[in-house]
Amino acid sequence: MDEQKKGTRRRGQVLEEAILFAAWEELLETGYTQMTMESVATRAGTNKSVLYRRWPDKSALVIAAMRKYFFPKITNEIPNTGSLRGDVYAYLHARVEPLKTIGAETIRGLIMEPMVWRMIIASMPQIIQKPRSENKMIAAMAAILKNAELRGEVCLEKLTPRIISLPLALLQYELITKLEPISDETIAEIVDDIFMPLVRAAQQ
Amino acid sequence: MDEQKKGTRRRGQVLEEAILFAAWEELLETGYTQMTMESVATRAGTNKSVLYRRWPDKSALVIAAMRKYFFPKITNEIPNTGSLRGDVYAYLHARVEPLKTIGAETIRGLIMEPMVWRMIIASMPQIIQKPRSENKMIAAMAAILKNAELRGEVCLEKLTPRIISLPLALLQYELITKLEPISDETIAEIVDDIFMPLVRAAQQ
DNA sequence: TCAATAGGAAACTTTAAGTTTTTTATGTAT
DNA sequence: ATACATAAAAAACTTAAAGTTTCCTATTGA
Repeated sequence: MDEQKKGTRRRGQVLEEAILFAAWEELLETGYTQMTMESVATRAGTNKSVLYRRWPDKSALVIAAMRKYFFPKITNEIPNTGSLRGDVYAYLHARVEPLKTIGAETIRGLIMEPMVWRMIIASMPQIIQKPRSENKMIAAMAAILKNAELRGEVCLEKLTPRIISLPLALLQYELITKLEPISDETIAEIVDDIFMPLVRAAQQ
Repeated sequence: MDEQKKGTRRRGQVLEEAILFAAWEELLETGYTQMTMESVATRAGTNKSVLYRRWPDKSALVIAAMRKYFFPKITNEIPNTGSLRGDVYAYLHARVEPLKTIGAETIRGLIMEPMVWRMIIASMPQIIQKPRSENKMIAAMAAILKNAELRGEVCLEKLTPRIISLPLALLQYELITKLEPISDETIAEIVDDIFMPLVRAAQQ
């Protein structure tokens, strides 16, 4: 509950971080609809007006909390296994990994509260609705394919944006619909039964 | 506004249908969040308590309205255009068509609402964890492919369940992430750039 | 024709969002 | 050290909509 010593008044960064942490915990424990500005303020040991001074409304606060406590755990490193198949598999695997490792209660919170996923999608257009070209994940896929081209594995020009973004789309579709961490088998299916055959077909 | 004659008091079926129609119109015009029980009651020429006497809450009312005015529009007929490409395109197109009567705002609102989401899940079984084999839409895709096989276009045995369900998965991914009706171009991309090449590749 | 049923109207409670005001602690500049 | 600006704490307030209750009255049908 973040009990503060009497006579100590937090402000600035410190207070802001306490609020974001409280919001994140509240989100995991009660879910988006249950969580109120009041409950977050109370948990952070402060009050509503302090929250509204920083974020225009509830969704802005939640987005800020997720930006701080969830998204940074997702890596965007470009693997280098020596093959296109290996790189794509490794990249998808790494994207999905945080869900298994960011703490049991976090995953449980996210998985048990479908609204959190819907929230991410609905109120963070920049994550998913951004033009594909501006998307970090798509950029990573493009980089992986560029490497494959340098090795002579593919001709990048022959691949449409939709093909490039397909593995990520399928990964996200699995997450959204199954609401549980994705198995390695599913990742392998996406790569071996869908993506690689398509890439090969496009080379003709 | 469904003005009723003075001295005439509707009841039972008649009143219920007037309310559902008002709810549906209200939903289309203002979207889920804007629409209030009050506004629906007023539009139907009645009052809130009558609504609450029939449906426990707002989402139940919306669900009832959608069940009456939206879901019946979604067909599951198997087209017969003479080609696999044509059949898949036609099927996806027919599934998506009814969404165009609903605005993006409404789709967004509906998806944000847990009760409604559960209902959508219930009536669009693709989105849930149901085994693919029990799914009506997947069954339709299988039937389309069976017809193609009879014409000698494909060998059905060589297609994995994931490939068969791919067009529908991508369609739903578009809907969930874009939260707006899907364009014909997108459907064509799914069919021509993804599905058909994959089917062809699988025949080798 | 009379009692049961259910619609109409309106006041009411509750809940949470969001705002405003007042008081007071604290960091910073003088 | 003092004073000043800043922003946190506290609480009252407004608003909007959900949902409830009550009372009255039109309609139905036994």
